[in-house]
Amino acid sequence: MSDPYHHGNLRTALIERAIEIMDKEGLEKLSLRGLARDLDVSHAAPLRHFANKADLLQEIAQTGVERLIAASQSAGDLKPGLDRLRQTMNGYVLWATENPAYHHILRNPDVMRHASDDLKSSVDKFASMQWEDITVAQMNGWRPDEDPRLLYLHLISLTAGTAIVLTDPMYRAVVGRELDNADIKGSISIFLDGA
Amino acid sequence: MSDPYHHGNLRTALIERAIEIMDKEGLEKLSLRGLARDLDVSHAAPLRHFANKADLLQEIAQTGVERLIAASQSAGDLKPGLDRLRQTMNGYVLWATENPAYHHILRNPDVMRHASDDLKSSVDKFASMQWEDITVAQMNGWRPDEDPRLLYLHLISLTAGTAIVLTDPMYRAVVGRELDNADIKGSISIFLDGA
DNA sequence: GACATATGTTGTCACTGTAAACATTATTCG
DNA sequence: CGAATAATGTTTACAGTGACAACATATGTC
Repeated sequence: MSDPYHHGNLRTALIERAIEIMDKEGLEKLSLRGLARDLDVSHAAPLRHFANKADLLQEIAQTGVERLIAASQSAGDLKPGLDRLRQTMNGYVLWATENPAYHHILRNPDVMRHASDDLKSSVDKFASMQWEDITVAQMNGWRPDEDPRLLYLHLISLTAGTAIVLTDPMYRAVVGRELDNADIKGSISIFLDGA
Repeated sequence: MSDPYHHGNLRTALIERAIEIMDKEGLEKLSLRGLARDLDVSHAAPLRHFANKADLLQEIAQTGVERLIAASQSAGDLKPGLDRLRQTMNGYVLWATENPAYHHILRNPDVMRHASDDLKSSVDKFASMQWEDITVAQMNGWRPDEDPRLLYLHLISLTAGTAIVLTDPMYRAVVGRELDNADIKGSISIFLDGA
């Protein structure tokens, strides 16, 4: 009964342990061999489930984006527009701070360089939702005279930046630690609710 | 005359080559042994100049921040306030897109984790300049009713985010490639010049 | 029950960072 | 000037890593 030859569900165990490692020690400290050790399995066992390290990361990234999309639509059936945009931005930042591993992986060059079509299209889907929100919001009177391309760049930059500032050790040191959820919403509101 | 035992200025050669590698192949592809090979020197020679890999990166980061500070003050003696803030933000993004290596290194956890006091205080100096700009700008009537902490978070997030969006492969894919300098200034102006 | 497939293991290779012991050149100081 | 010393390189070595191939065992299917 003890030490069965087959682990049982090594695949999911690898993913879970990998996320754990990344959340508490960072992506840099993640190694396939380390995972294998943690799960009491031979050093090459993980390769039966993931062709290589980037492949593992990619799979995690994929579920990360899916969770992101789900999270930013959490309220359910919001119509495209400013309200949905606000929720998406808040949801993105929240997602990033609560799942730094996902956020970090998605920004790993090695992962995105070999991104699967699935992953790419998930990312695209998320992006086009925001583009839609901007154009609809403008039709409803929000910053009607602004170039939508600039609004889009601004939006992406602000959400990505906020997530990074709250996550990245360097920026945390600069911006201080005493920021709560209301502050984040406040910062985003500066953009969404104008002057 | 050929193949002298001493390289002459291995230290600076290492730094230059490292920046070259990072700009064209990314931080991930940088290795001490690779540098040594490129410079026709034994694999352990770099360790005479840098205690370890993070040490090399850190030194590059240090000069990176110094260049950043110099670049964002390029116009010379602007007084604190909105104008200087605008220049700092534009300067930061420009610096990041022109020297992706510096920008990337500064955000490497291994570098900042063991950051020297020099590096930390350079970063602090840059941050406090921006804080000063915000408070002065508010005294001069810019977004006077806003919480300065939120403005600061917003500012840092927007600049960091813009730099990342323009640099990071994943975001580049989302936001498209046809963005020029005017677009960047335009996006920043959305924040600085209100609704 | 035999066979095919999925999953693990062992052994190996090339690469990396880092350290220690040694070699050569530069510098300093009597 | 010349010897001691510091600075800089080299060689050798070790442990950790991703990846591959050959092999072993379990699982599932006809």
